[in-house]
Parts: sequence; structure tokens; C-alpha cells
Amino acid sequence: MNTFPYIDVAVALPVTNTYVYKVPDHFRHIALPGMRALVPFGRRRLTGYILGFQKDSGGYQAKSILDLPDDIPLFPPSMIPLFQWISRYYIHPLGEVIKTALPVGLNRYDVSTLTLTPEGKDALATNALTPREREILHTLKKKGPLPIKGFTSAKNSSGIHALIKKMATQKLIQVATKLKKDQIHMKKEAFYRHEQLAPATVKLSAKRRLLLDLVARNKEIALSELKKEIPTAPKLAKILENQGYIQRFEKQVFRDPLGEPVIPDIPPALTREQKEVVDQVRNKMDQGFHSYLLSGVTGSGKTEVYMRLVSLAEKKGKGAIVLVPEISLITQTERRFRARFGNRIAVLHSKLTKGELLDQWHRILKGDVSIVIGARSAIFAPLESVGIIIVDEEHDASYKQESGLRYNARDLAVVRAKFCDIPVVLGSATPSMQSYYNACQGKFTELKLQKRVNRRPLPEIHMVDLRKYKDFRGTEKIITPELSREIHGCLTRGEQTLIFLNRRGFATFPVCESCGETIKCRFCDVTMTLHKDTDEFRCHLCGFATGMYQKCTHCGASRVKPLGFGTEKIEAMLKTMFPEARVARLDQDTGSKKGATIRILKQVQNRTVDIIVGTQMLAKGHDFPAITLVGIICADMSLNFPDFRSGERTFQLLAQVAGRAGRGDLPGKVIMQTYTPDHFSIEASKNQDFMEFYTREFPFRQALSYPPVSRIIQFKISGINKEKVEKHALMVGQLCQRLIQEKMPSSHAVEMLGPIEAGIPKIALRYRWQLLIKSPSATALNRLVTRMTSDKKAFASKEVKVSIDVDPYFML
DNA sequence: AGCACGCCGACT
DNA sequence: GTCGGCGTGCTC
Repeated sequence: MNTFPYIDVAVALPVTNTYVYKVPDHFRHIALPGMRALVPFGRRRLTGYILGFQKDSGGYQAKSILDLPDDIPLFPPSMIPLFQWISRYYIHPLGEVIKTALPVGLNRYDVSTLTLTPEGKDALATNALTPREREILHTLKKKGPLPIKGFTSAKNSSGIHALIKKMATQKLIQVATKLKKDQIHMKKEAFYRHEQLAPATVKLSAKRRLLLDLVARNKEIALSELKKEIPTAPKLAKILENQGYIQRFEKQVFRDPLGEPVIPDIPPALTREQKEVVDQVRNKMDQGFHSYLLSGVTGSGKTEVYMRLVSLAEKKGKGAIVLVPEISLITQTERRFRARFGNRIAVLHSKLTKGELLDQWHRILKGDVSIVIGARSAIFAPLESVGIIIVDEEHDASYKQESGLRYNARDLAVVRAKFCDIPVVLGSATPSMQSYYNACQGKFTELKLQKRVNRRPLPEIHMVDLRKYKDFRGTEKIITPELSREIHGCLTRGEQTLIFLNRRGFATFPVCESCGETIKCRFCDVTMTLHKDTDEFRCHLCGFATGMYQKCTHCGASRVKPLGFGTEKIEAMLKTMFPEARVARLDQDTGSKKGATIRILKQVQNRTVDIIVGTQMLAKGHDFPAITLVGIICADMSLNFPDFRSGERTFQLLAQVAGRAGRGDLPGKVIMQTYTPDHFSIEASKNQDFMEFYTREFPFRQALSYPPVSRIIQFKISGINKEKVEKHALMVGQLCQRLIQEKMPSSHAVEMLGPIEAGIPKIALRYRWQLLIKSPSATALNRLVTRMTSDKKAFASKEVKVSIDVDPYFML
């Protein structure tokens, strides 16, 4: 098919180049862009991704590829330009971009292993060894061949490379390279196929008859299905196969990620508003790329609009990608899509196992499904032909990946749509400043849904000024009389209450009674939180937990004052205040046990719970029709973070929580407790008024030239050694400053802030610094940072890690 | 990332 | 004088 003997390959390593390899004749007809290739690289073998063909080697001494592990490409070649764009924009190696986009576990590389030789074994019996040599040989004798990495990355490993080399030359050990295989495979299951009927004259046991019958009736059937009817099926089937009645074979099967069956729905009639929105997009659907911002209050029927648009794409024979925020469970949106589109969708859900994820990936690749719904990473779904991309709750923080390739799936949705030349719809009740700014600039077309479906009124919101209760002691300053009165009323009416506090644990600020010092994490620069349900202090940053009765790290005293409150304490308080009420709590602590989240959510749904206390886990993606009262314990909780987006986040979160009230037939009410009732973020959330928030927040952003009026790139500098991290951060700062002065034309003003110590100076024993650069021009920033990365001293240090965050979301 | 090459201090 | 530290550079 293709006559070019060379291919361009990206390897999954921190390298900027791509590499040219020769395709041997026997692979010539198999190799395709999008496939993995096992390639020799230096003196190792590793996975590369085929980008395309080349007619010559470009002057290099091209090596030949070793293997092609895939039958079909892992992504359509049309996605390669997208990957290249991402690589440039996020300043991240192309091979690693592709690796991030693909299901995990598809990476093969050589692992150097150590094996004990007979000579080594003999030497162990003599006294001719140093203690260290003896230790290595002993470990190998006990555990067999081991990867070299276990030795070199051990605590006391200085000089280990040399020692291993020396021992290898002495033939005490052997160093060999073994290929690490793919960690996941397609699931195959045993099936039986009908071959011939057993003559009636042949005597068979009733069970064997039944089995044979089952196979014959189904033509082919999975062994697991047979087992359900006949527990001894594996044994019987083998016998029957030997007798020639049935034939065993292996078949690839798909694991269903959805536990519960979903009942199909019938599309409801659209409201006039919904219809107008759908028509607006439909009319331009064939005119290529166009981005829309769909803003609509909670309950205005955005999901129905999305589903109609997806249907339109489907009717044109094209696929669709629908992004939803990542939450612990399947969202309401996912469920509704499933009900509408049934088996025509693939769900790429965060809780899928690696195998399930690969299954879904293959279903998409094979064209079995053309609609993909999923969290962040679903933007990389390997769809050949996409007709529309939809991003639900576009403001949600979970679209931003906070490690490795720090991409924002919402932004990539727009980019992918541009590459595919199709429409993209970003929807939210509380749009991000960025997206609304884009709408104001005319980059996005604004679509609005202003009326709630069924004319349900928005919940009534009451503010309670917490300053009134500042000097009160006891529960009143946390659960105010206003709130408890409403809870009481709600209970007597037999309705449900949701209490929201975005902080888990019992006491969030435990203090030593004798010296007044807080209980701090050993590994991080934060106070630990007291958890009463597990009787321990826990660090919410690194997960470190220590027994509750541990002595104060400063003075050794053992009495601790449990200051500060979290959801656990609220739960306890409510149980005391309303002993007759059934109180449940949902946060990461109660939900971490498998199935617990589902159980609690079901309790809320069945109304076997009267009051549910929780963190933002409760605020997102679930629909509780019987909740009529929402209590927000402290609305300004997230307002005081040292981050320019704290107001935006507060507004979004509050509006979202408030929207949980009155989703059913009964009207809802919200009690919002706050120390700063006059702050515009809180005022705007009270009215669910995004425009009010935007118009008041925007001048601040403009005055300080923060996004959306500018772009920023943040360097995160971290390492174990405090002094070295500081020194390195200053060095990166100097490099940056120098390049700004030397290379940046003054027309593209780039401003540097820092380097400064990070908001949390130490997490998990790593000291942290950061450096920020800001400019109205994203291109200018990108060019500067790309230049910076060629400085190996700054970016390839072993001891201090410098990572680049383009368009950072959390600045801490 | 991993591995080789190459240049300077502390040891036989 | 050498052994071995790790800074620098390359891998098609």
C-alpha cells in the first residue's frame, strides 16, 4: 500500500525530537500511522508512536523497527496534528503527549535485570566479598532475578552503578535486559460453538444433554453463561468437546462499565427557548468550526439541548464527544445520555479499570460506537469523524489536569473542534471568566436558556450574618438559630435537608493545650485534621495519619484542643440537636470505602435519610428531588485563598450548591451563613446572577492584568533539599529575566512575578517555589518558555524538578 | 529517561 | 599516578 520505507516516530521520553526508523519489508504492509512501534533507541528498546511515512531517512543512519504490537492504529492519524499542537502549546514532549492521551499501560520498554551467576553463588560461600556485595548477592539468591532499578533507587545507593558494573565484570552477577510487556490486554473469554447433535441413541447424563442443548440453541455461548445454568459446565464441556459435539474457541469480550441498567427515555418536547438554541447551532452545523457558550440557570434543560445536538451529529453520520466533570460516580448527565443513546455510546469514566478503559477504546476504534461521554481524558477519544463536541459545566476545575501534561480539556475541546472544523458547545450555569470573556470578544457565540423547565422558581436564598454570633459559645456560631429553625421546619414537613461545608474532618485546627502549637504534618507544611471516626490526625495533602493520642510534637503534652470544624463535627452536632432525625454524611472519608458512596446516595434518594451533610461531592452531578432546604455553613470558606480566582470559585460553588434546593415539585430554600454578606461573589451567588459577578470581578482582573485579559505560565519548582530548591528557583528566575530582556521585543510585554516560595512551602517532604510569567500574548509567553527549556541546567536537574504549567488553574 | 563520555578530587 | 565522583550531551 505504501511505498515509503521510513517512518517518523515519537518516543515516550522527555525529548523534543522525533526519530526516523526504517520499516523492514515484512512490516511494510502492516505499519500505519497511529500504531505503536517497538524501536531500538540508544542501547535500549522502547515504545514509539508512528507519526507518518518518509521517503528517505533525512540523512540519519536509520535503524529498523523491531516490532509492531498493534493490529490497528490506537488513534486515527487525523489526531496527530492535534497532538503536535498540544506538544507545542503545553511545551511537553510529543511522545509523552500521545502517551497521556492513550489508555494507560500500553508502554513497552526494556528493564535491566540482575541475575545471580553460579560464580556469584560460589562467592557467597567465601569471605572474599564486601558487605555491600554480599548483600546484593544475597538478595538475588533469595528473590531471584530483580530489576536493576530497585537497587539504584534505594536509599543508600551512591556508587551502586559502579559496583554493579564491577560485579558484572567479575561475573558475580549478570546484567540482562528484559522487555516489559503491556500491562493490560483485551479480555478474552472461552466460548463453545455447536458442532453436531448427539444421536438419540447415545446415552448422556441429563446435565450433559442440557449443556449440549444450550449450546445448540444459542449456536455459540460463553462458558461463563453455561456455568450459571450448570455449575460443573467447565468439566462437562471439555468432555463433550472431546466427543466432538461442541467446539471451544476464544472470543474477545467487552466488560460493561455500567453496573445498573438504565431505562431508555423518550425525548421530551423542547421548550421554545431550547428549540431556539438547538436551531441556532443546527443552522450553522455544516459551516465548520464555531464555538458557543451556552449559559443557563440550573434546571433550564441544558442536557436536553446537548442530547439533541448529539442526535443531529449522529444523523449526519458523525460522532460526538461529550465532556462531563470528573466526580466519584456516574453523573446524572451520563445516565441521561445512556438512557437516550443506549449502546451507541462509550463511557470513559474515571472509575473504569484499565481493562475496561481499553475495551471502550477499542469499541470506539472499531467504529462500534460514535458517541463518547466522559471526563477530561475523553477529549482524546479516538473518533475518526467527530461532528460536535460538548463540554458540560465548562467552568469545572476537574477539566484541568494537575500533573504531568497539565492540559485543560475544555480548552482542548475548542482546539480539537477547530482541527475537525466542527461546532463546540461549552455549557454552564456559572460560566468561567475566561469563556464569558471570549463571548464578549466575539470568539464564542452566546446561547442563553433563561427559563427553568416546568417554570420551577429558583430557590429562595436567605443570608445569615455570622458576625452576629461571633461571641457566642457552642453550636450557635456554627449552626445558627436561623438555620436550625429551618432544619426543624423541614423535618416536621418530612422533607430533606442538605448541609454543605467544603471541609472534611472533625477538628481542622487541633492545638496543643499547653503550648498552643498546632499539630503539624511531619511531611507537609500544614495543620493536620482530627478525624474522630478513625481516631487519628490526618494530613489532607499527603494522607499521612497518626494516632489521636500522639503527644504534642513541641512540648510533649498529650491534651489537644479540637479547634476548627469540618463535616464530621457538623454531623455530630446535628445528631445532638436533632436526635430524632436520620443524619448521614457524604465526603471523601465516608465515600472512600467501595460502594459506600452509592449506598449513601441511595439512602438520600429513598428518603431514608433526613439530613445529609457533605462537601462538594454533594454539590456536583446528582439530582435529589426531595431536598427542599440547603444550608451553607460558611459561604466564605474558599474566599480567602491567596489565589486570584478564589472569588470566581466561591461564586461558582455557592451557586451550584444553592441550585440543589427545590429540584422536585416543592419550592426550595437556601440558608447561606457568611461573615462577608456584602462581598460581591456571595451576593451574586445569592441571585444566581452570573452577569453581576462578571461585571464586578472583571475590573479587578483588568487592573492587575490577570486572566482572562492576560495569559500566564507558572513554573513549579520543587525538591527535597530546601536550600537547593531556593537556589534553583532563583536561577530559573534569572534565566527568565535575562531572556525577557534579551529576546523579547518590547511590544510583547512579558512580566515576571517571583520567584517566591509557594503558598504551601512543603508538601510530602518536597520544598516548593514558584515563578509566574504573564503577558497579553500567549505566543510571546510560549516562545519565551520554549527558549528557557533548552537550558539543560535549569530543566534537567536531578535534584530539583521544574514543571511548566500553561494556563494554571490553582496557583497555590 | 538512561547511558556513555569526559574532566577534576582522594586514595593505593 | 588511578579510581570514581557526577556534569554534559545524545539517542534515528
